[in-house]
Amino acid sequence: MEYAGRGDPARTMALLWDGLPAPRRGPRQRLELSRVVDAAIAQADRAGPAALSMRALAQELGVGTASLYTYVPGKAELLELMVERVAGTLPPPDASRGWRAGLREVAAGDLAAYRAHPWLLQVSTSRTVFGPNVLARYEATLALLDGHGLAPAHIVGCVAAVESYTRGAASAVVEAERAPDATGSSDEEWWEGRVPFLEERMDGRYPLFAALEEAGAFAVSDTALPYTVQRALDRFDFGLDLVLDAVAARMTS
Amino acid sequence: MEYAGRGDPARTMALLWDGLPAPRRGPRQRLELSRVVDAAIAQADRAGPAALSMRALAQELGVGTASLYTYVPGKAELLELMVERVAGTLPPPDASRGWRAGLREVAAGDLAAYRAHPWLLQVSTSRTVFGPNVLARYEATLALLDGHGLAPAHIVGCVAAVESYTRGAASAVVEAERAPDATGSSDEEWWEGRVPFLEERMDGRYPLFAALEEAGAFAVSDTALPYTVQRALDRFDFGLDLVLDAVAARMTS
DNA sequence: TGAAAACATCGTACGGTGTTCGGAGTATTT
DNA sequence: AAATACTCCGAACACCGTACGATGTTTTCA
Repeated sequence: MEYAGRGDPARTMALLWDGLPAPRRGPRQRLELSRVVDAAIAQADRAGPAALSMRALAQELGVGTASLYTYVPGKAELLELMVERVAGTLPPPDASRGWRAGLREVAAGDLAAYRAHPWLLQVSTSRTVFGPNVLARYEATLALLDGHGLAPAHIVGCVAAVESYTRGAASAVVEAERAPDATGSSDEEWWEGRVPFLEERMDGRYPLFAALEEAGAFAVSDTALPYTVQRALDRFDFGLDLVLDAVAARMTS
Repeated sequence: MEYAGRGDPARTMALLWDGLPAPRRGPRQRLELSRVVDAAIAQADRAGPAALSMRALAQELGVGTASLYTYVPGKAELLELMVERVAGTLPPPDASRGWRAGLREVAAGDLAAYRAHPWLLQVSTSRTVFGPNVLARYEATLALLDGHGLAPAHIVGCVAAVESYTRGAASAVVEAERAPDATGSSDEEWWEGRVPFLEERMDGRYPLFAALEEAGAFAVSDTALPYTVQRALDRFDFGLDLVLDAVAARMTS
């Protein structure tokens, strides 16, 4: 897990809100901060979350490794800038079609962002990135639930629940998506490599999901396993409806 | 994200179910596999998820680094063994007090495991660790929802939703818990370092959460920010109730 | 106009990572 | 006694983030 919020707050907040001040003396900077951030996002998207390296980033930008540190205090701050930039690309929630459609849009946007930028899942949420885009999105999301009889603390709780669910379920989607590349074996290869051993072990000692199979002609390998991307996406929607139903119930009661 | 399921399936499944066969020739092994796994868990718990290093592990066990590779094919397989072992320490869900209490126990157990072993959050769930303990727990969880009129696919979906929510919300708890150590600043320091800049920025251009504050005397810093451990725990319970309510609604409808 | 100050650039080095290789030593089998 | 199969492990490889200090460039001011 990468943690944001490690460096000097003043410097970080200034970078987030104002960008990098032009040097008053000395040679001009050969890069722009936004180019650094964009290249970092592109590289992290392509190479996987852990594979963003200052060396490779510098090489792609045609610059020495150490030069990056004149733009950004360190990798943690660079990550904050990346988060803030991605937040700016997400469509703001639209309250005009009701809170439920709005919340669904927020979750869909988050899922899309997680899929496009899996490294987002590695950035801690407990030390919020206080950039303008991030804050605006959070504020607009809270506003969706305003005026429906929910206490403020419950508004925050419901939004947090949706966000937690989204993050967990998006994790499953992204992991399923990345697994073939990350492990070097497709879903089928992985599954078929393990089935014979599972069947061997199940024989007598571990009747896998026996209770359920008896109850309802429940074929494990058809419904529960293996985890594929499509299955993870279906579950995302199913669970999101579940959570939104629960929010609706909190309003009326 | 660390991915399980990378190595030779036969070898991995054998390790998970049978452990390490004693060498038929040559010198006796100076360690036992379970000792290696336990030490790895202890070290990962102590030093943080990313800080489990084969070198340090070997040193703690009083063994050369390369020797570890005679016990375990690599770090990925070691992680699988760690997951399986932790799964064995969790209390199995108890169906006797109803599905809701059972599911709540599962979530509470998962949360406890995530807090005690934060590295669990870094292990991908899409390539399930097919060990006896992991499978037994999953099976027992599914069984909780059996016989309440839910279609098999919906049972799987509900369990997946609870697990996704639990993972996401537990992430928030663990991140909040680890943040002070990981960043070197307490929640208060972090928050107070940023407040002045937020107030400066809010002045006019960004009325932070203005809509909500008008609506209900909603003090942002009291209810929504900063994220502390206690707040994350409260939210965990609130959201879990939300999700369980939704599961209950699916049963009756 | 010349010197000083402020700045960007970047080669190098430090201490860390997971894993591989090959040699040395040891216990069992033939 | 010899062959075999195994454990053990020092050293090396190719990486990582980042601190340091030398060098060169631009602006400012006396």
